[in-house]
Amino acid sequence: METVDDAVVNPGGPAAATAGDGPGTAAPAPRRRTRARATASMADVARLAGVSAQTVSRVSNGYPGVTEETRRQVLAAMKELGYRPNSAARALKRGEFRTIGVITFSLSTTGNVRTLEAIANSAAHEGYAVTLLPVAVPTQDEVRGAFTRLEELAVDAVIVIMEVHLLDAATVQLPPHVQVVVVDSDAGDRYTVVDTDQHGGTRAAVRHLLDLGHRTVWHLAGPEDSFAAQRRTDAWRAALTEAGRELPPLVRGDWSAESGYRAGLELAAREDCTAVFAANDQMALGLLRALHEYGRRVPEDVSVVGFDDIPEASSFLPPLTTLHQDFAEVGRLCVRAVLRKMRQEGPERGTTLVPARLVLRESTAPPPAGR
Amino acid sequence: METVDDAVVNPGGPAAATAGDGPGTAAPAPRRRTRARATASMADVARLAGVSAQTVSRVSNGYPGVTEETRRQVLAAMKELGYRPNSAARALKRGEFRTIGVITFSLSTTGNVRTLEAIANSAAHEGYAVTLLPVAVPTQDEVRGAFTRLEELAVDAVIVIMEVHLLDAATVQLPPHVQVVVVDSDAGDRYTVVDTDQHGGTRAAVRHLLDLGHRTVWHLAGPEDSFAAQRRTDAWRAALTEAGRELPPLVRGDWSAESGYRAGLELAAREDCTAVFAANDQMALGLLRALHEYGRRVPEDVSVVGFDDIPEASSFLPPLTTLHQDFAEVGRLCVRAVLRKMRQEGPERGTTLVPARLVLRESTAPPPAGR
DNA sequence: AGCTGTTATGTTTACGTAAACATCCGGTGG
DNA sequence: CCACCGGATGTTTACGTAAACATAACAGCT
Repeated sequence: METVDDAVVNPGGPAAATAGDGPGTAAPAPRRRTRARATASMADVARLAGVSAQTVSRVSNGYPGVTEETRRQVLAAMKELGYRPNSAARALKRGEFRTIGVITFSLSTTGNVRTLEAIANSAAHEGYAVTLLPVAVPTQDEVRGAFTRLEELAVDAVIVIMEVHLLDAATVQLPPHVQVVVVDSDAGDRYTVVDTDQHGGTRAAVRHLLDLGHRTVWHLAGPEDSFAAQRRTDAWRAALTEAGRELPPLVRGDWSAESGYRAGLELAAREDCTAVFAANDQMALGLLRALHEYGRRVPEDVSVVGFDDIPEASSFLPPLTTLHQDFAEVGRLCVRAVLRKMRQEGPERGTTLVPARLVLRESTAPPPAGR
Repeated sequence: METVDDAVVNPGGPAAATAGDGPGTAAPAPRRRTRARATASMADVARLAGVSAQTVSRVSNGYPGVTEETRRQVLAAMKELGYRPNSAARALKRGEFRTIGVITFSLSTTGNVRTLEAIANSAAHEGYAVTLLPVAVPTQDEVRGAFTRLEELAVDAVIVIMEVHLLDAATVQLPPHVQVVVVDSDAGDRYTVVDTDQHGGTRAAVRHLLDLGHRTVWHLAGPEDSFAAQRRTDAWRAALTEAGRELPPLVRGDWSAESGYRAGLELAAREDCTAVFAANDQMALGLLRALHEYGRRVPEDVSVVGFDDIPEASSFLPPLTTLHQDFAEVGRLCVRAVLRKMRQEGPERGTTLVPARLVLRESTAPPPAGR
């Protein structure tokens, strides 16, 4: 699939010519059928340094009991041979892989991605690698497939970013002695769960709108099979009930902007709808578009609050008031929790909540006079 | 004294007798008082099934030369013990990890994430796992750090989703015999590169706007240090020059919607600006907001084209005409390329381009009369 | 000097798997 | 009848590392 573009490669790249092969690298050496091992082992280093393999091991792991003199020699030998510890052998010997597996749905939602990113960063910080197990379609078969792959995978622990009911439904066989932490779930009684405080966040959003003077707050909910969506819906109901307000009918989307638009067309048609709490920012975006098409101004006629605080939210028309989720913190806590479980320092189950913060922008205002 | 297993051996059956007179039956159990291992090994399965470990290995790997009868027995034993092959031992023996490492910047851009996702899916399909190596900040130190971690990591190959100039700057020492494929780069002369056809896409966008009757096309560019941005800018210049149109001054953002907004304020103030090609959808979003604030209607007064086709693009105000990038294909090709390199079937270097497709929505129209 | 304890280093072994080689067996053809 | 074949299975070995154990050298103490 070469294209003509290749001829257009910009000239004067960063000293391309000097980028030849590294020093000491002899000719490409195509034929290598002899068992000249590609990578040096401890034994090789030991031989060159004139010590035993065990001493090399000690140096490699920073163990005490090695003379400074010897250590220097070993390090020199390592460098000369380009020695790299073989992680397979290490894992075999130590019985652990220093790797955490992350199972998640297609990385289509901001939240999952940001959480994953935070997990990867935290894990790296703790000396752990992260292996990704994508689940293309959220079906039981797919989930089961992922866990089957997992069983043969080199991981010490697993973090599941997923609705837990799918986990259950898949009747997955978790590999024994693999620790699991779950995000986005209410299964704190069975697993260790880390999640954003959906309830508190939702409550803050509803209170904010009511405080502005709105009579009640409509809700653009996420899909029924999502626990996070369900939780937000429950909290919305609770907050309205507690305030003694009437409960408008529920409007449902599927997280996508497109579904928010369709649902928004319904809401826009309702004269009595002056405030909407959307279960995520993407749906809020679609809602804004629908309201705009209907000629209903935001925030003068209708106030909108989202959930997530995606980076684009501040550039919506108008900039969106929304609940900021601290995904970085969620990821960090996941890693901490799973490592603790591995070391048997932490509790077997229980839920940790990370607060959501209401970010005020320009999509909310008091209702139109007379409402 | 001997393990209980002996009493539990499969009841009857002709094979049972055969197993009985096998050698070593009277082995005096060399004081195996040590811990009951958490996970069963091949030896355990072999003992229970009354065969040798090698036979278990053959069954485990689907090798021929095993009677159907024996195979069944081994499978049963595996199931009973919950046997899982130890991937560390496997990797050690086979000399490969069946894992691909992916190095990428913070997963903040849609493109990177989608590509990563596609890579993970393709890799899983080929029986490979994907290990994530996040680089928090795009500094040389960080990149070097990632590669250092990589050296100790259990990967057979690496895919780098990154501007290649950072790669060079970091003077990274790639572990020997680890294959590398790079996305988002022009370094096809040194690496194997897979990328979207920035040039062709940009050209299509510019042509589309010119065909609508616009005199020229302005460009909201991405950051200078991004190769993708630079390539889009170059292609924009080339397309205009080729068409004999004047070249408006460049306006620059940093990929974010916020920067698109700021840059958009400049553009909105220019009466003669009737068509803008934004280097990505997020910036286009900010641009739309700026134009809206200035009272310039899209597409009646100003036409806008984006790049990426993020899921939200169809819900912008108005729905955005943009270039659809086939990230899934890019990811797929990355995996294919890197596996080919590993098997020495593919070329050492060269660039593969994936075409971008112009998606027409509602943000473009002929220029206002008289322009 | 003789003993003890400490420190640096070497030797043995085991981790679980799979390639290479060895053995056993029933059957076939000369 | 026996040499030979080939399929099924067993035995040996090596992969690279690090824990456990062993040894050697030496200092401090009685």
